[in-house]
Amino acid sequence: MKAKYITIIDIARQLNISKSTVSRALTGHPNVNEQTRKAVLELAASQEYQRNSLALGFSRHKTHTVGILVPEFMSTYFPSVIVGAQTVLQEAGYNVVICQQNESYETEVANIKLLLSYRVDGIIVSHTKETRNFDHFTLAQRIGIPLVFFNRIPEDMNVPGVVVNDYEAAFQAVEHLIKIGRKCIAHLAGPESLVNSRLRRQGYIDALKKYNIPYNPDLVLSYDLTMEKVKIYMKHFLDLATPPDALFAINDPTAIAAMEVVKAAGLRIPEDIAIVGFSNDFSAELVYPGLTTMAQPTSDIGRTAANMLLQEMHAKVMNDYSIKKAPTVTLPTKLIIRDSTVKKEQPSLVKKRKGRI
Amino acid sequence: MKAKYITIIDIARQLNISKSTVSRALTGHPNVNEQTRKAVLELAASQEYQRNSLALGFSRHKTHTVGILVPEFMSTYFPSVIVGAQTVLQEAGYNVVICQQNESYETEVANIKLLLSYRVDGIIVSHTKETRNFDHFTLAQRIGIPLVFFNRIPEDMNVPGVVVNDYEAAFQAVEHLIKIGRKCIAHLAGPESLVNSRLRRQGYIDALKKYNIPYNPDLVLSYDLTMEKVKIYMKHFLDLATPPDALFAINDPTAIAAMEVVKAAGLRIPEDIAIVGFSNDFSAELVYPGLTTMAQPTSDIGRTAANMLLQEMHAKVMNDYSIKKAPTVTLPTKLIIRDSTVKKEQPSLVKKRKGRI
DNA sequence: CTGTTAGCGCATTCAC
DNA sequence: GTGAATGCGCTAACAG
Repeated sequence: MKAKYITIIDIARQLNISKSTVSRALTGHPNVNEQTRKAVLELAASQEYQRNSLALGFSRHKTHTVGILVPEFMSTYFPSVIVGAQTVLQEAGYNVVICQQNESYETEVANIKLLLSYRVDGIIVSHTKETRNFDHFTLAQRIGIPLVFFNRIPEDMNVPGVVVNDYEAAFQAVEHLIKIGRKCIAHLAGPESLVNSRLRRQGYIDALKKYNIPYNPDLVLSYDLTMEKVKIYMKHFLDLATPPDALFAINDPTAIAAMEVVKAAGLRIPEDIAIVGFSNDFSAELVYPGLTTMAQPTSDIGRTAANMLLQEMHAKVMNDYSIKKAPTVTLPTKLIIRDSTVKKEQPSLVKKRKGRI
Repeated sequence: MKAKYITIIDIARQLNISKSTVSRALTGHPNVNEQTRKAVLELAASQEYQRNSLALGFSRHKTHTVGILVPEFMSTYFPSVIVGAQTVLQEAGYNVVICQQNESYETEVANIKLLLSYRVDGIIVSHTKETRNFDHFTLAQRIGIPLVFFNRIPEDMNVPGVVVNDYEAAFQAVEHLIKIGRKCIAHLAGPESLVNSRLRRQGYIDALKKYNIPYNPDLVLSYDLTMEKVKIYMKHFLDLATPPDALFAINDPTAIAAMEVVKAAGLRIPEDIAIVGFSNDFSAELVYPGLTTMAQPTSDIGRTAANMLLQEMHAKVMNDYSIKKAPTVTLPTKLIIRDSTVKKEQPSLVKKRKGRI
């Protein structure tokens, strides 16, 4: 079972010309007789010639393809960033391939090597929560493949990246909870391995400090982002002698899972517990009650990362980040207040419909 | 700015052996002295040799890579199918690259050609809603690249595919609405270009027929799946002289967008209008009220498609679907009943929390 | 304007 | 157990 592809040699033979001429005609090289070009293009079309990018990339050392690596895409965050990045890259004439890690470190390493072995021209990446060893990334750097990180950036690597103001955003989220009168604020934090988890956690701590609310470590749990854990940890919070009256969750899926637990326990949101998430996933608006959250400009993040990568790839001389500070762009977040912290109205207060029942 | 990769020639030179030996050592060929092999492997590791898959695929005509093409991934449906497929393919030793079309026909054609030009060994695909010309797919077939479709299958092509029982599922969904006493059931249908849209629509019509409910074409609107349209069409339904008391939506995002309109109009769900979606997206469970929907076994769909593709790729002789019927697997759906059709309880009826307010 | 040649990195003959 | 030679499809440098 072998695929049969037409090659420029096939075309050359049929036209009794050399493969170079075919190549020139096909690539739009100026020095080619119009009639010859026409003949070549017609034959190529009729025979469904498909350029062999393998051979091309192989001989040119350029593939015009970039890879995007994401740890997962079950929330809307990563897909949405990808769409933003892809738009920019396609406009710039690059092909885009996406690899998805399932939050597995091994898959991440394999995928980076896959992309390297396919000689992509650049990589946009957000690492998995398991990733503690970054050798596969420094490898890419050493080889000279431009890398741009977003969202999750390895902290001991000097790499270009796009982030949001995690610290300030968390601070602001907690400040919001304090301003609506909450005093006992729990935090379901992400894994310590993720820089943004730690930043958000610090924002939480410092907001408490600013308002003279004692920081109680028992109210902070770092977890591995698997939804089953949320149930356990949230129950734990509710079972405390003085349970929290508010929760700041590391992200929206966490917040939403926590809401389930709270509702199942017969408590009211936001009256008994106010909840704030992070990212403004698609679901944040849908869940009941609507989830207050720090919105991330996902599409912008993707576009920015793509533009940074383009710059890296087009640089005359490879940027050497072992001797030079890598650029980092920080994009703003925005607090979206919904019913999970400030109730606007009873959703079931409805006017009678017209017409038949 | 040129990436510098180590090649087997570099290694051969340093070890004063031939590149053939290096190649053999690297690929685990038996006929190689243990010491030589060890030396090669060590040097390769220390110099961070990265096999050039371009060269390899180029010379071997096999890339051990499969592509997955999806029209979009803003709902959880496609990502979830991808994860299922990827799991199976990785276990079978294949690399997986994903391409996303943004529902654009041009991007789809470009991406298919991209994958062909990279000589992937097989492709799993769901076409865009815009796709009416399937030449790019038949091209892949003619070249001999196995193709497996899922969800959206071109109807005039004989290709292997994985679908769900769209007709029966729609029938069942509408039957459910009828059984809870609805008599005036609207249907927000998908584009006519999609086979599953038409099947679901027919299921809707036939369910009405079975229960002797007259089919009213005014209650059916086909639309292009852009969420803005839902608002317009749903308002139109509500403004009818006798507005519907139920809605069957082509998919969950449509149902959820419709719910917004209904709620904004001050109507109650399900009392005034009962709503059923399709697919059981992540959001179906979260939205308020919970959305009744026909669940699709997304992960299974992905795994099944992957397994079918593996069979195609491993076939000794390429299956010629111009002379032979292509296999189609139909997976079952399951009706998930939630509050959008049958209300179980008031969610805000809560017991008093213990402890402090 | 066009043909010839070389070379990209690798596995795989065929020799020895 | 190892080396030399070949070819995969293409572009580019060099001749003409």
